[in-house]
Amino acid sequence: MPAVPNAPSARPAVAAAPQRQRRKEARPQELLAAALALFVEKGFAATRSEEVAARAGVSKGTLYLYYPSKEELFKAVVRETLASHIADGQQMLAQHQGAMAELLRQVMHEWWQRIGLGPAGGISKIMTAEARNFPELAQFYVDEVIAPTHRLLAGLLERGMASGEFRRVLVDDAVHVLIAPMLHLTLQQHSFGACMLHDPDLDARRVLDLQLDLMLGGLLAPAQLQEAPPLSTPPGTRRPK
Amino acid sequence: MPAVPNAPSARPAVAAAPQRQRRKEARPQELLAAALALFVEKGFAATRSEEVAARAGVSKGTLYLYYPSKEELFKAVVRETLASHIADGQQMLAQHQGAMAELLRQVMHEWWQRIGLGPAGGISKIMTAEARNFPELAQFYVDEVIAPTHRLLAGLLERGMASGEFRRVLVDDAVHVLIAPMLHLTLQQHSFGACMLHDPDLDARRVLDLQLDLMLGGLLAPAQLQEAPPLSTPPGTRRPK
Amino acid sequence: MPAVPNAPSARPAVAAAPQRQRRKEARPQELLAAALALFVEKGFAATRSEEVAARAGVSKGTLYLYYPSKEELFKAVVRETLASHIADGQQMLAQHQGAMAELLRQVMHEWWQRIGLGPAGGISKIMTAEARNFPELAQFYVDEVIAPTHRLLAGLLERGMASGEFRRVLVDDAVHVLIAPMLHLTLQQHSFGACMLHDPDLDARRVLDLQLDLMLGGLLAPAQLQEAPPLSTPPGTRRPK
Amino acid sequence: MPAVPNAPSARPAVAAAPQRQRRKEARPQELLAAALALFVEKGFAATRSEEVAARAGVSKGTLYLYYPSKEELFKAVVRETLASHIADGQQMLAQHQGAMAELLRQVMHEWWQRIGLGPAGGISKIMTAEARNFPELAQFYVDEVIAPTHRLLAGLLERGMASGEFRRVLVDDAVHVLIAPMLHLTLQQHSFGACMLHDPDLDARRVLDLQLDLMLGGLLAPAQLQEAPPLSTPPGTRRPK
DNA sequence: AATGAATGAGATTTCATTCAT
DNA sequence: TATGAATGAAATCTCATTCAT
Repeated sequence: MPAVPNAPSARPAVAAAPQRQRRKEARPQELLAAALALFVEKGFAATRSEEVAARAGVSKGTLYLYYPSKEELFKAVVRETLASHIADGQQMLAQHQGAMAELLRQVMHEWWQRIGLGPAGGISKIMTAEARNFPELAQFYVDEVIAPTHRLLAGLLERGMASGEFRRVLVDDAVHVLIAPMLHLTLQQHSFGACMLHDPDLDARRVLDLQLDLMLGGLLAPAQLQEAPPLSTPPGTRRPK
Repeated sequence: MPAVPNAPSARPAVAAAPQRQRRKEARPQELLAAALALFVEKGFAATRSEEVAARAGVSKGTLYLYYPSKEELFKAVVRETLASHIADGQQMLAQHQGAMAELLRQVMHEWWQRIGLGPAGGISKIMTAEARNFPELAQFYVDEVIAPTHRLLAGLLERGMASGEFRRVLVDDAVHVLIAPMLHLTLQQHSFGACMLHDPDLDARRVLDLQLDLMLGGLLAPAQLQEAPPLSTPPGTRRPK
Repeated sequence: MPAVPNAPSARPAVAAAPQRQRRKEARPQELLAAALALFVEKGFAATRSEEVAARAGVSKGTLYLYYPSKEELFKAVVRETLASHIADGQQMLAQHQGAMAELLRQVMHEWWQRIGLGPAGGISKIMTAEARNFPELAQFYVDEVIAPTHRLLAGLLERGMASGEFRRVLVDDAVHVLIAPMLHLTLQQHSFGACMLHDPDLDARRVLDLQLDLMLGGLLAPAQLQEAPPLSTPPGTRRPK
Repeated sequence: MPAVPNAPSARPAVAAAPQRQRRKEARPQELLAAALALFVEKGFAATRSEEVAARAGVSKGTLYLYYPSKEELFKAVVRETLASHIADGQQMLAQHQGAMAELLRQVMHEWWQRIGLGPAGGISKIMTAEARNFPELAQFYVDEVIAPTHRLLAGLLERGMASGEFRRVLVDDAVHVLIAPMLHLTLQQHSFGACMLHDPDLDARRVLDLQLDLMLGGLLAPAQLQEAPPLSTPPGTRRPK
């Protein structure tokens, strides 16, 4: 199986009869949308390919015409759904001028708005759940999503530390601390939350704000805070790869 | 029971079972251990009950002698694996005398040691992954695990706030912020971590320490910190149910 | 497998330890009673041997101590339940002095009372249902039950015809006509009747009476018909729903 | 879908199916015919769905393409096999002009010809046998077969009574008396008869005739009896074994 | 004599994938 | 291009029978 086969390329290039050009171009999009919704709802293994086809309004066979297997379909969904947003974040970082604390707040709200709330957030759940059963998908997801995201936040923290805005902390660890609550809320939303179990009062955005406040309380440099609390972890730099 | 000739049920005389009834008392434990390991590795749906039996060294039928269905087996695993630890935490809270910050640190380390590191932590992954596909299990897990854990941490925060040690925050939200990174690390460990993908340097305990430091930086009351950072969320009490 | 193995003979004759002589002798009876009830309720194939043992208050292993297989258990039930009644009928025929019509009425009522109403009647259902799946059982049942019963009624009819009381008919066919409604009612009782479906008004004894009246109307010789007794069932219309 | 190495789901490339989609339209009929034959032969519970598929010349999965469960397959068989005949009987009753005794004879012969002799008659055996184990099927059969048949015969008897042709009897009871021998013969045919046990001389049609003669002897009103035809079965003695 | 833990073939049903049309 | 009938391996759960104790 090719590493990153561009799914729709499975379509043979023969210029077909022109009479029903109607939605032929839209097919891949429709299939990806259907697949995203179902993968998020049921998980990867539990989603039946026939159901994906049905929701997209085509037959089972047609699905296999566009994507040669369920795994390739999933990869296409990931690319379609997450890749662009990560690129956007990197651009925000490159262009931002002011305080990193502000950018951090902005990036996280943006992520929540565009990913966490929608079905795209459910992909995290899928991968977390099924990584061990589908190692090839897991590797793909690490390469295409996790690593770039991590680099983005690490860069942000480093800029803040370089300018003296943030205290010096272990960058890679801090990235995990930053990501954790967002991912956690997303997972909740797509697992117990979707069953309407567990805490209907939970307002995710409010939790995110609280987290940012608490976190920045510990992150901002003494100059920003007037006085720093003692810290058990001695300041360090980013661990070398 | 053989009947008419074409019935293929004629059972060949079984080649004498090697050692029957070896350890009647130990069976449930062995089955639960095998089930825990496999559920964590593969998830609930993807684990075949025959494989559980095989790993416990018994036949398919024997498993069903002890647990009437895969769902009941899973519930038994959850009770066996998580229930006692939650009770212990509640006892720690009841008996603790000193600062809540200290207890918080202690509880979280304990949890990481006893749950997060071992296979028990993988149960969180399973439930997050399969809650929507197995609503009855989801409800069971909320009742037996999530709700008691939440109550434990909420109680801890409230005691800290009552004594003036902590600033006043929305308790339920703060619980989510506290839980999130631990759960996140656990999930990592049992998904990508188990594939040995993604960040082999990650030292979970170090991340937890960092999180506690950052968090306490934002959580400790002004008196403890000498000076408090400005907070966007106005101080409040626990949201009423 | 021996043709007619006397089931309890499977018990080895070793004079066992005398301390628990309690109900050892009663065991076969208890097992047969439990088996009869369950066979009638569920059929032969659908009755689980463990359930038979449980209802008799012994363990699965003990059942196999007395009867070497489910088939042998069934045969023992048939012998125990039906054999004696057939012998009784033959004695009634041998001793009866008066009109055969009277004896016929008496035999059929007796049968209904002792067999049709009780669980023994259910055995007919079992055999009808499972004869083709268990040919050995079928042969056994024909030899032990059907053939003797047929001989009994045939003898009765022949005596009636010989004395001029009955018209001359094909004896074997008439036996079928006589047996049919009784068997039919019994089957009803143990299938749809037991589900409480179908006609709660059905009073089996009344139907039997009607059948005898109608039948005797056709069976009695012209000489007898002149003086025919008024029908036991008073003329009526269809019972209101 | 192959996942981790130990997953035994790696599907070997199927050796090209011989002839797909041969007769899409004919499939349901073929499946119903196969199912009818096997259900009658072995009963509902003892018939394996795979065997039905095999007899119809398709694979296990194909059967489930047409009927979602064994129970639904059975219902379809019942509808296909019995429903139309019942409707025909009702039409015969509506259109008949002459004596009811004649119609009764005609209906019963017709039933024997079309149902009793063929495999359709075996369905009665199945339902009698398995009603208690499959209550939903029992209810279905009562609604679709038993009740309509009963109504048909009740209507016939009532017309005969209204015109003075028949004596006044309890209609519902008389219906049972009428049905019993036919059902009894059918059951015989599909149980012991099919094993070639019990009375190879039995000529079912002759028995039916005898039953009708005897029955009508008791059923016809005195006025009719004067002119009753001589019994169609000439007097004889017991057939020699 | 009695127990009951253990076995393992087998039953129904599901679903990714293929391929003739 | 598109279809959807067909396949068959696999998964959960059952139960008659055995045999060590």
